[in-house]
Amino acid sequence: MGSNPGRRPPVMADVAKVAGVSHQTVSRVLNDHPNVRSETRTRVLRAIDQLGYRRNLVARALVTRHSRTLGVISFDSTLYGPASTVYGIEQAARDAGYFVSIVSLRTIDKAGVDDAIDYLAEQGVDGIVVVAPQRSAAQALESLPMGMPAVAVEGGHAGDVPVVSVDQVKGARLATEHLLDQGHETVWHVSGPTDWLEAEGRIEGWRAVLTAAGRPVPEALAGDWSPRSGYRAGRRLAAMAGEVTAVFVANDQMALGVLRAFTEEGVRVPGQISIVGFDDIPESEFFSPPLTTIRQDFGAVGRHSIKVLLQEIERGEPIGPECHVVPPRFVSRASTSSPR
Amino acid sequence: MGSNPGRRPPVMADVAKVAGVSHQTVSRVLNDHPNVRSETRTRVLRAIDQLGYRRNLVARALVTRHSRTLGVISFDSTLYGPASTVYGIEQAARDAGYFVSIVSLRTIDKAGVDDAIDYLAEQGVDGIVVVAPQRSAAQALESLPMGMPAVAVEGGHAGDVPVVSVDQVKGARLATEHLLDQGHETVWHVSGPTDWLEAEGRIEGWRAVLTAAGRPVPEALAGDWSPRSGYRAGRRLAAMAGEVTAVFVANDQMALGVLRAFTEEGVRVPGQISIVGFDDIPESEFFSPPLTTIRQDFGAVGRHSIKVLLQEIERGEPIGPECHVVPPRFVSRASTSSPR
DNA sequence: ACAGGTTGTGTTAACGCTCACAGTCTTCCC
DNA sequence: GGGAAGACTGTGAGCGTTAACACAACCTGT
Repeated sequence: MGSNPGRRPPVMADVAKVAGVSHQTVSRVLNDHPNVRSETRTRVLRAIDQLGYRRNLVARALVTRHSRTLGVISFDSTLYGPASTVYGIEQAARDAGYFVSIVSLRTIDKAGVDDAIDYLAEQGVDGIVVVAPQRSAAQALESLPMGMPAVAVEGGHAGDVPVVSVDQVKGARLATEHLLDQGHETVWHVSGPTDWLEAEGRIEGWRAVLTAAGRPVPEALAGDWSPRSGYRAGRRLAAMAGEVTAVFVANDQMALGVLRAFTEEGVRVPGQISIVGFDDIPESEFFSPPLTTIRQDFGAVGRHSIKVLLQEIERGEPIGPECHVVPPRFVSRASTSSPR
Repeated sequence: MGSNPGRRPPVMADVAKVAGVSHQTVSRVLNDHPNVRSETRTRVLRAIDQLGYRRNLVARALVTRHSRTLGVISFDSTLYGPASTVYGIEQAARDAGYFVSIVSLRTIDKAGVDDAIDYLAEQGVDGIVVVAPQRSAAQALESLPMGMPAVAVEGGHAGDVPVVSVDQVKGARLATEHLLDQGHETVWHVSGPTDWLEAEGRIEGWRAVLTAAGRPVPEALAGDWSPRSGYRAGRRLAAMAGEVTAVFVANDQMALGVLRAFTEEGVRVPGQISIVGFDDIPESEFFSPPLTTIRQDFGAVGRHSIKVLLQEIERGEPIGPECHVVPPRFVSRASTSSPR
């Protein structure tokens, strides 16, 4: 480790001088250019090592017009779903040699997303992944700077960016069908906030199955994804325990709240009421009872979104509003059974 | 929105030409330099608007030698703790006008952290936050490029970077003391993986309280933070139900597993065994029974780490191995009671 | 021996911005 | 009225890299 203390870090020219070559040759070595004599290469590498030289990717980005950085706009990455998705995105991006710059929005409105896009565009990202589970966020995609490759995750078909998401409708169908198959007359639903596209998809799938089967469609109870909101819904459902025998809850956290309310009210699960959740968070398996749920493969979503985005970047042209869907999976545990 | 389709994005010179000024004046407007006539400023702003100009922060970073980007190295940001910390970091950084570039490590070893540091250093980050909960990660801090401002979060005192963390020992003391106060003879412990500094701190606090009170110190059961490992430990504890009356579990996820095992084995909580967790994840309040636990304010840790890092960046000198500690808080719920 | 290629290297000019400095045009005071 | 001190603006250089081109040296095959 050379690097004289208190001095500016070495640049290519310094390496060149030490190695007795031109800076351009150093650049060639660094970029694996074929036409460099191997003896020269080792001399350059030795000089790099000796000086502790590190290339300046900022300067490189300025001239190549590629920063090898991807922007990610996300919302409340404390929730299991977004956090896992972002994690998958970061992993996939790094495997492809890209950096990831993250902006986490507190409130998700068009203005916030617009700002984030501006922010990232100034920074010179090569592409943007927007984790846009809310309608308002999805709309903001329309104001993307033109020519900026982008992909929406868990979003709707707004603007003309490709969308990668788990098939929410399918997942909700799986949950509802399972409960119907077990012999329940109908299925109640605790939904997510209605401005979330995922919540909407789950409502749609649930309603479609009930309708197709000619069953009554109860009014959905709206939650906000939090265990507390599930708890509130659970209290209301417990009060109707005679009437209600099966509930599809739009995520596992709310399902936990429902479970808690039922326990407090002495409603047995699955004896009196069966419950199916959504997400399959790591905790679900250890709820009491272990929760039957729909698994979303967030990692796959993240990886796939990067794949699509990189395609777009390489081709240099927007791909338009394709739709890539990752299938959900039914996970059977102990929170469901036949009624009565 | 001007921006002629298919052309290169406008640069300062383009704005300057339209506004009838020099590029330098445009720069001054953009940087709120005082000495610009207000009439000139509005003309420039109009030109910017007309062309859809966006400044190129990469070029700016090249000359200023500041990227206004902070690097964050984290490990498995799917876990609630790291995810929340990173979220807090990102929020605080953005409030201070900094971008955040994230690297999430799969495996946490010195080599991985070293690579990540290199990666970020090349990219020209102004400082690095290392969320280094494992001993091996903390060690890697010693190989930071010199002159690179850095701060460790939830890490140990390796290298000479400042450390910001929740006082794990204190938290464990609170948990253990609470159980002792309730009259339990001693307290068992389900620990995290022993190469995690946080796990170690919790063991230390737990052991210290027992020792000081002259109580027997049972052997700790090692877990890996996952609910499943808690479940396994819970089975073993349930088998000793006569002997065991109080358990301090090193995180809430494992506590859930313990709870599940106890439920399966017919061990009543808190009737037969009292449990205290750690973290206070959003779910804990809705466990059965609601979990008494120790709350960590991850947001505060994230914010504080950024504050320290920015100080270091501004001053231009490393601050040395200071230690900043965020206090944990005892949260009383229903999983503890007096023995018998 | 010489045209034509391939291989290895150096030279120069960008990339888009900020900094340092050098103006010009006011204003104001003695 | 003249000079100094401001206010405002322009000019040139340079940040550290890559791209484009130029050029030397060395092979080929005729």
